[in-house]
Amino acid sequence: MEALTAEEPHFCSDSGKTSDPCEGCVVRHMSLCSHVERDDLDRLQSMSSKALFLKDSLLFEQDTRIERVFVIIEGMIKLYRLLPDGQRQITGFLGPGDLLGGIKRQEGAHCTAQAVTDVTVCAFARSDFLRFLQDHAELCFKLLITATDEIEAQQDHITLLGRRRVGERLAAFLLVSNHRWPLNGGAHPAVVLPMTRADIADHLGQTVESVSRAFKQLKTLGHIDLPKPNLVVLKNIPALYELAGFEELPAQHIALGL
Amino acid sequence: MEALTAEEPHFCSDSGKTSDPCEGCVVRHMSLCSHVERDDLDRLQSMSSKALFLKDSLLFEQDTRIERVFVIIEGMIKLYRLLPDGQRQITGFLGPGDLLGGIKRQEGAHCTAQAVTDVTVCAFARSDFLRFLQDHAELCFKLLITATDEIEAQQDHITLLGRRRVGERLAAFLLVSNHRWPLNGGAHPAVVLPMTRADIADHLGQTVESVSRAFKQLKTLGHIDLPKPNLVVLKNIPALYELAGFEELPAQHIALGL
DNA sequence: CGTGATTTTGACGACACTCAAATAAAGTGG
DNA sequence: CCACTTTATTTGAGTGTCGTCAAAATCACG
Repeated sequence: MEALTAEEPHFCSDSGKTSDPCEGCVVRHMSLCSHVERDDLDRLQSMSSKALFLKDSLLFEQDTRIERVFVIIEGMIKLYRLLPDGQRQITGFLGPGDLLGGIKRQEGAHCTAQAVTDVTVCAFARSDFLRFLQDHAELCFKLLITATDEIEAQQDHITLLGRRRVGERLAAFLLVSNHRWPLNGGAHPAVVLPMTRADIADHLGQTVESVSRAFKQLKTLGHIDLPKPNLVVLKNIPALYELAGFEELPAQHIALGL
Repeated sequence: MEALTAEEPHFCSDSGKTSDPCEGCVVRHMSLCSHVERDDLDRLQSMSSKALFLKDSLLFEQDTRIERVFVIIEGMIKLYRLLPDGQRQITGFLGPGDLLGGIKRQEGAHCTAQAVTDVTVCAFARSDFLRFLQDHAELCFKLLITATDEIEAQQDHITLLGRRRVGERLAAFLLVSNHRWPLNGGAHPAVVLPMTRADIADHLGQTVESVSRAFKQLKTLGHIDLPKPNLVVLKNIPALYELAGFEELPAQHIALGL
């Protein structure tokens, strides 16, 4: 398994044989694979290969063909679209267990997928993946459910961008992040945000400066602590709920990147 | 087929027998039904019933169970989420051929679906629809593609809300509307917008006043004409493209409401 | 420890929101 | 069909939030 730099956004894998067995996979229980029967696991494994993408390298790029489907094993990925004028909107962050790639069609990708941290993935050839889907109708249905979950998550994000101000957006982002990538051990719940402030800004539809000020405000109010810029301790969850305008957190689901 | 008022948001249908045959359905070619084989059309028809929802009536409501799946035959529907503080975000508008309802699970709906105009729908019991899906793997896959199309459309809308200013958002909205619901006959392409300015504002994440001013600006620039408040003539499409920041329009697809 | 990138802070201005009122359109009943 | 009511849309004036520009402080990395 060879590492890749940002300059060479292709992926490199060991052959199927040396792959670890699916049964022991750390994301088996939290990915789509959890719906694959034991008997079919061998076939799935023979199709799969592991790959490592170094921080900042591209898994696929907007308007280019995607010939692979990925399940994230470790690390974080950002999905974004670039506008003609150079602006960037990050449509989502994906982590362990999440699925992304050319599920849909052979045409160009709608988004670019870039590694926020070093990322380990389980990769399938698009054609293999689709054939496997054809042979497993119930998996196809599960994937449909995953897609509808993603639609609901995006509706929430649309609501966030359309109807919330800066502080409220950050509060919501922190709660969702903590929900998806919880960090245990401290007195208070905490969350590591490996992405930059610019990434957060481009996700929440604001500027870096506004995000920074929003962090400071939450800190001043005593709702969070920032031991390091990308370690956030959530000291007052109810207050964050109040700010975010959440009645309850969105249901946990496998995110889908396209 | 009995009409319904806003006060009685339940739906009312004639029995399956009196339904018109699917083969002559005006949205057959533009809905998911186009992927159903001729032989299976009888079964589909026997499951279906037509219903009329009067303007402003609810097809389903946020946090309540949805027991039906709808294909819109005629009219327009808006989907929205209400926030605890009473704010509203319209996540999308649906028209003929689009699909909405309880595809996903039996739990509460994520959105409210309300008729913008009088709406004629083809309705299925959720259980019937899901059983039909189980028996038609290829239809399940087509529905998956529809869902991924919807995800891409929502990514575009997220980008719009996150990275575009008022005038740009309206230009984009007009172009997409014209693309989805084209109006032929005039010297210039035009589009009827049956929704109110408040609806457009809640869709584009702005206030009514800002939307009104944006309309005026586009009119002053000579890019559009407004013979009536909800009839928009697109006089200068290239200029609108430029404003919207579109390189090309998003691909046409069947919208999916959940 | 020094260099470059990231993050924070500050001052200022513009875009869009709020509030308020006028105008236009749609619906209602005589 | 017209006067009247109600609703929707437009217009105006003033304010505030957030973006822009610029610079300092902090962090990461070799």
